[in-house]
Amino acid sequence: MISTKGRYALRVMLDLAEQTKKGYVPLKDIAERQEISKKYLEIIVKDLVKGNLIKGSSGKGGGYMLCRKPEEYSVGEIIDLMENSLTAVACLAPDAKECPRAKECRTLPLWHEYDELVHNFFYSKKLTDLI
Amino acid sequence: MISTKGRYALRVMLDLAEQTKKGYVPLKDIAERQEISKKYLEIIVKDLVKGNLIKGSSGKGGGYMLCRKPEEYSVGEIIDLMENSLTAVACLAPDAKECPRAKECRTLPLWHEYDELVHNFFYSKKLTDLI
DNA sequence: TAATTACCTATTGACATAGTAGGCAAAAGG
DNA sequence: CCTTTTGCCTACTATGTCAATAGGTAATTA
Repeated sequence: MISTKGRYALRVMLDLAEQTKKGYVPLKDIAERQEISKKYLEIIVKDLVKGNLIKGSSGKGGGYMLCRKPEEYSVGEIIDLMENSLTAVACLAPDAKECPRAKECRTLPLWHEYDELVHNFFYSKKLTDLI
Repeated sequence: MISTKGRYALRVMLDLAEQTKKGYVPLKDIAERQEISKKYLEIIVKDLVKGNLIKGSSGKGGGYMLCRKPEEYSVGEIIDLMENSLTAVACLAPDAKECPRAKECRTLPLWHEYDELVHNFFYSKKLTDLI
């Protein structure tokens, strides 16, 4: 399941994409438009900044801004960043230790196929496809 | 993410599908073959029985057995049962209260599309496709 | 009646989720 | 310089889920 962090992050990115001409957008405004607690959004934008998807500027006239053009973002990279990978099963997670049953496992190919399907779906969707 | 419950359940079903001529299969044997704690499997098979996917028989010579022919099971119904729906986001869960932002939400159509993709993928896969 | 099996309830530790609280740091406007 | 506005940082917490474990009762057969 995709958590609120992933979903909210996507909404923040969409909000910023729509305000793209206005320079830095204060988080307060985003929080009000999106009806999400500003405090909680702080956590989310922090991750987005750390992941180089957006940049922030302090002080009066500050706020957040996209780093690239909206059409250059895929939904996949946003979700991936927030969820720490959107892998379907623990066996396929980046940090997973190799399963001794992998060779004989009847279900592993299914998870692989599923993983690829999901990955392709989200990475082929651009931010601008949602506006 | 699909939990161990869902993954183990699928492996139990596959195990039963392969032993289909042997009548009732004791959980002890499944646990040994699959290298999963029998105690934990008890929880899983209980759900499978309750969901009418398998049936159990007590006493000597007892165990578990599929209710239908292996080719008549979709992977989707197994996962769905164990995960209490494999919905992508809370907004689309069966028990979710209606979101006041649904009409204007830019992301909802994406989740719908994703949900359908996943649903179709798992429901089109039959148990026998994995053997 | 003994062995074998399923079936039932309760408990646990670890971790993740979804936030909240309070303050410090930076930048701009007057 | 000082105040306001903003981002940024650390810490805390309540709730819930996951992945099991433990210990027993009930049913069935040889």
